[in-house]
Amino acid sequence: MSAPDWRERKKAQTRMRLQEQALRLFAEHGYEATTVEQIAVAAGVSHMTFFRYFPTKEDVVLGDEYDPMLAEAIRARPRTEHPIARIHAAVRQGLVAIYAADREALLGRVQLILRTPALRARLWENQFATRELFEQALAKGAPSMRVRVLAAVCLAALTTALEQWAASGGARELPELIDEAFRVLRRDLTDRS
Amino acid sequence: MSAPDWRERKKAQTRMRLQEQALRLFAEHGYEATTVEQIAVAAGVSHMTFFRYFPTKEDVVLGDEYDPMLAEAIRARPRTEHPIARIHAAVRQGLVAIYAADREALLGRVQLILRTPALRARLWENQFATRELFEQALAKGAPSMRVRVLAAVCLAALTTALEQWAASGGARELPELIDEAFRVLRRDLTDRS
DNA sequence: GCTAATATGTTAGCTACTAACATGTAGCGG
DNA sequence: CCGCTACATGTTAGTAGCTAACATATTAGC
Repeated sequence: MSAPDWRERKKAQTRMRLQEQALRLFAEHGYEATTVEQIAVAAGVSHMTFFRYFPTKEDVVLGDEYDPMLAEAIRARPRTEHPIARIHAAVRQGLVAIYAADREALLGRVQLILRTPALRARLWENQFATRELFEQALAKGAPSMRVRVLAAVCLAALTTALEQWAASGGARELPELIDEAFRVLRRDLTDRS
Repeated sequence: MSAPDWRERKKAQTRMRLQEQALRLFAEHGYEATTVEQIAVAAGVSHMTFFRYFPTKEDVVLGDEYDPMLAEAIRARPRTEHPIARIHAAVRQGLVAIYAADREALLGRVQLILRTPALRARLWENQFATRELFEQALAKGAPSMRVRVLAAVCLAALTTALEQWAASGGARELPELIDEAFRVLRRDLTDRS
């Protein structure tokens, strides 16, 4: 049967090579102007191999590897907290970890995504899954209207923070922006204009 | 020079015929399973004519004809209201007008969009524009973080209401759902779990 | 060494979408 | 009525993302 160890490693290498070359070419010539064929050649494989590793061209940039970690982080927070505070803390903690390890790469990817219409569109689509994750964190079972709105609102705050971070070119710090966005939810939502 | 009246009318007719046939075919066979070629043939034109009227296949379903009316409705509200109340009232009023005139068509379109991944993705992308509209309604000039978050939050509430409406198959009434979603913003956001 | 699994390549095809050029039809000045 | 012009539409050919069918090569396990 099954998986000899070095073969898995080779696959992982091929995958990483494809992703590296893709991101390099996207940075050099832009997303639309880069063809899958070019990425495959740069990584030394055929274009079919590319699609065996990434179902679409968009997935080489997006790939939602963060959701499981977010889910875990939310579950870890005490259930006595206000639901929005729970999500805030979990998101902060999760993103700060990635941020500390890989700040520049994250910034580059977020910027590329937000400046490319096709990637932006797919990003919102992926957030569908993240929102369901928030909903389940906020309440078990079929979510009520209240839970759905709260989950959507948290996602809106998170997204806004990411956008501001990308727009500032990394001048501001992401954790601060996240705190600022969630502070608006808690404080300013019921105030006057 | 230019534009004889009947010619404009003929163009409008062709455009409408394309849209009607497209929506009919989408309803019968699904969005992905319907090809642009089929739509064009059903409307009695070639596939190039389709693209002259609609830049992409998605646009035949989406088309953001609502934003200008929303902008107008927001401006019409007194500026003494809380910004979220203003947007709430404007959205309610605007959507209720469409709703009353064309309830079934609107429901069908929203359902088609939300059940089709490619259309969902483009919908979020279009909301980029709607959000900017909300931001400008909330404050002139370069929007602050607070304004950005508030605009995103309003859009999240609106979107959630539309989703619930589509998911209920029209059993619930859209205006009620909108009120319910915005009530969560005003009331439940600062409460306990 | 033989066999079977598996990663990859080749080829062909579909669909969304674009561009270059051709055609037909209708309005208009002579 | 004729030719000119404008313009909607058609034709054809091409590109890119993506899929599927089949071929090949490398290697795992016997």
